[in-house]
Amino acid sequence: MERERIHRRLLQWYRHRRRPLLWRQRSWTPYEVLVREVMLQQTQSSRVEQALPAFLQRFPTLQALAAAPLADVLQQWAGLGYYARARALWRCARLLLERYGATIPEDERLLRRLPGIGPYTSAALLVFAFGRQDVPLIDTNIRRVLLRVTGLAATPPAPAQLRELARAWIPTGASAEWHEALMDLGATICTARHPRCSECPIGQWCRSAHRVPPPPPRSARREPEFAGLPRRLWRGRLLRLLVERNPLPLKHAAELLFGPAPSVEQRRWLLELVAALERDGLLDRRNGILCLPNAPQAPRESIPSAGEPR
DNA sequence: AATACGTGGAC
DNA sequence: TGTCCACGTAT
Repeated sequence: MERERIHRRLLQWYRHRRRPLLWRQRSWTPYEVLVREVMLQQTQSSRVEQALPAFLQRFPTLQALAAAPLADVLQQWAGLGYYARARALWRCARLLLERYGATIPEDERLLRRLPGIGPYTSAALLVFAFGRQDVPLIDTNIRRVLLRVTGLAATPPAPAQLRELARAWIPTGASAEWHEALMDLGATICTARHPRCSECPIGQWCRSAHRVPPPPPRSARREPEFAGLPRRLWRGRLLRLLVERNPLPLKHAAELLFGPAPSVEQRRWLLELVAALERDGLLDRRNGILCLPNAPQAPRESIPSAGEPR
């Protein structure tokens, strides 16, 4: 059958990559998979491959991560962006330590209630950490590849149907490798804009091969800016400063961001950024001094029990 | 339901 | 060289 040919060819292609991805080079504990997948949520795999070993060396176990002050976790996260992910991961580790004896539950409903774990990460844990064969993992790469191979790209099915389609495509006993191979293919060959169909290992069976994909729709909205830069860039700059020189007087932060004599407007903007970061739990402000939040003072976290509606 | 988040990379 | 873009989670 055609599908089985595709299975064989794609798995063969993935196994014989010139430089195997980091996660193919050894086996991983569930905790390590959790850290890896949270990192992969918004960060290209090449950068995760650089940052992950250092992070795991510093926090080798879930207990080590849970015991660390948040400030240390944020510092180890420096350069990866989306610092809220690091905080969610840290909260997740503490919850798992408190409620599940530092084990990661093998249950989608429980996983989904943990901070920072959504549909992608819960499925990734089940597939990569627990070897589940019946759980489809769908990220945008996998979605794009499957829809193209099946010729459904122009008329994508509803999420529930896509799930069933993805589940039906999992080759017997090779779920983890299959999903890794699909993501790798989507990232390197079956790309969104300019797919390299002539290099594709399964191009001969692909119903969309050598067809120009429709241009993705562009977002219409502009993000809020200050002095020509989007808010999130200022936010990232401030957090980066703080990670490098924690603690940091507000006055110094203003000078480092804006120069020796910050204007009223610039100081006002800084206060906005500080307030937003405080709300997100990524920064504390005490007596005009900014600092990274510390673990011991953090309020005890709680999560709703599994039976409650979301 | 629509939007914010952030960095490196594509073009 | 700058401009645009990715994409899972939380809200």
